[in-house]
Amino acid sequence: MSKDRKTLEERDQMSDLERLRHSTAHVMATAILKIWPDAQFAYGPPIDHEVYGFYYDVDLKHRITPDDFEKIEAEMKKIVKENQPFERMTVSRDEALELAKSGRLGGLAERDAESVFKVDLLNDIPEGEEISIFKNGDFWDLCAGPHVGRTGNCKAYKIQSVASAFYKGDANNQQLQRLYGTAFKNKTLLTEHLERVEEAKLRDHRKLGKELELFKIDEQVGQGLILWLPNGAIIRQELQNFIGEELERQGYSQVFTPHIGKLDLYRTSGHFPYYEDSQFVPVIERDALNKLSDEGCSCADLNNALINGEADGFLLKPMNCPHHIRIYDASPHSYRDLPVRLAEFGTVYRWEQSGELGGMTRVRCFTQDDAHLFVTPDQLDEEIQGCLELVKIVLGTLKMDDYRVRVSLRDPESDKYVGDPANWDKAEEALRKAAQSLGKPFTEEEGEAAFYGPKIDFVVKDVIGREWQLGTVQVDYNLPERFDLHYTGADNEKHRPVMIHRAPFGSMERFVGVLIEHFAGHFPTWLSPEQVRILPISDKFAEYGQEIEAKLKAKGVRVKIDLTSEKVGAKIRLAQLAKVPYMLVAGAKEMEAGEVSVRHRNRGDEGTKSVDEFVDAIVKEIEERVV
RNA sequence: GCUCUUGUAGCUCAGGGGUAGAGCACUUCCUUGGUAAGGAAGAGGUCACGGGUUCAAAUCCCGUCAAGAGCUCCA
Repeated sequence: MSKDRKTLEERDQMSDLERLRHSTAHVMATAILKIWPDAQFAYGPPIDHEVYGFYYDVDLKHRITPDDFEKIEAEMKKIVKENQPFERMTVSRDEALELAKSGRLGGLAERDAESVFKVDLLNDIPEGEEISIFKNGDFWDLCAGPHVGRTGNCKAYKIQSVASAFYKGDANNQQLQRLYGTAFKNKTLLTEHLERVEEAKLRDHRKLGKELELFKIDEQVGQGLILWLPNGAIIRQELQNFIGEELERQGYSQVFTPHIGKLDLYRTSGHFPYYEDSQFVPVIERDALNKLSDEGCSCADLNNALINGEADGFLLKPMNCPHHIRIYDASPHSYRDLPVRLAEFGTVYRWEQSGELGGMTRVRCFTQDDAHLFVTPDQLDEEIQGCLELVKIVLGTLKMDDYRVRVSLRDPESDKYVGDPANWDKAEEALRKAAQSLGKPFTEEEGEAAFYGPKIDFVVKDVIGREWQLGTVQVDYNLPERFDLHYTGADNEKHRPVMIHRAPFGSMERFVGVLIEHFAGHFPTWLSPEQVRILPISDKFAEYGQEIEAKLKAKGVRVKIDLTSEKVGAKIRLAQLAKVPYMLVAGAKEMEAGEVSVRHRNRGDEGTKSVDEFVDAIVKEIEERVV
């Protein structure tokens, strides 16, 4: 995501709310300066975010903590009350530079230290563009605006959090304190927003994952390594079964491959040593290790030996493609065999930075619902369509329509992309065409492609506004080249197949994480770990309850019976908290009539039904995967 | 990886330089009750780990590990 300054055109289009939030950022900066006059400000834009509305980056000796927020907000209140006008003033580049050097910009007065960031930012303003300064009270800031009329407009605000950010988003630059806040037209809207944010946090998959015993991350096992608990495993298995049916329909072949492969395999694919930093360190062959060790080899020597191929070893697979490619290449192919579609729930390992790990959405070991299609160039468009269809079936079945589509292209400036630019153009064009046929708006983003090819990604947001890529369809002309794959055409000549990589869920971990939040833990019946709980009124009806339990079990329904000596009220409460879709209350009335009292998790008491009627209904609901 | 914050019973958390607390969950007993908490008793923690300061550390300091927020990254 580029942190570049907004163009003039973009600034003109700033909405009223963005204007207000940006102005509030100025008010906040003014308040901070009242308290810490030596604060140095960098960027302070409004942002489009689920939680936050603006931020301002500041360099300050004092470490701002949440305890300081109240103090800052109190100062802001005074500034709002003074109702200072925001005044725009245009200056020449030299005048601006002078002001920045005297510490006046991003300050309340001239200061001993120059306004370092403002001096630097001036250099980023293109020649010929008008340079403007906005003033409110004593606060002068280098700023293109626009702003609201007066500080009095900024009366509903909240400082929300403080974190840190690299200046200009570059990890080589110094880190600044970033203060996040938001602002609205009035207090009512602000309160509503803050309540919405709090409510969203209740759906956090990490919180629900613990409460519903879906998964855990164990310190002794390791960071970013998901342990699927029995309840979570049921959900995953159901999803796998679901997509398995679709794959069968679409003519895929299931394969299984090991979790490791020789380094040479990845030298050919280009994963090693090129992406060494994001892989686990190779597993070294014992003989090779002993030999090197006898030779008194250092760690650096070993590393070099691995990289230049003098020592052999295995890599935990960072992707499944090379294994699938070797399966394709196991036998000669005629154009009549194509497309070859190889599918596997393939587990991969990636060395993600520790600071990026979190919950199920960013992990170090995950299982992709992966497949690789080997197709003739003629078949490409149709096969891409098939893959997109699959993604749509998945998202449609789960009623996840709140996603955006991204066509991820290479960055022509970057050297991380392998292969012939002409092939890249072809692949990008094919995907662009496919994306258009989706009938949904999409964005094209440079620099988001995989190193071997461009892709169409389906991106969703989590409860705190972070975006995650789920499903993906990628076109690849490069790996077939690197592995020298071919098929025999109708002309009896050898031809190069094109590869499609695709994963409708993306990864089981991330998808289930997002799914937990999507349903707020209220999984549809077919996905619910426990689908029915039978609640006998008292011991006397235990046997009757067990009869019902047996009937449901016989139909494959996941059912439990609560035989504790609690009262129904308490039993219901526990079942509600466990988010079990159906509760069956069974007492004297029901037993006599061969019925059950049905209570649904969300719909409440639904009255009595005969046992058979209920069994039929729930079996149908599960089979049809009703959401 | 970086900055900041956090780490106390299975869970949610209070406390805080003098050797540990609540609610829920758990176990046992009583209760057999009709749509979100019936009652009683009991058990459960060397306060993440390793050092240091101190007569004394769960509490203060340093380090490690882990979690959270943000940044950077994400083939």
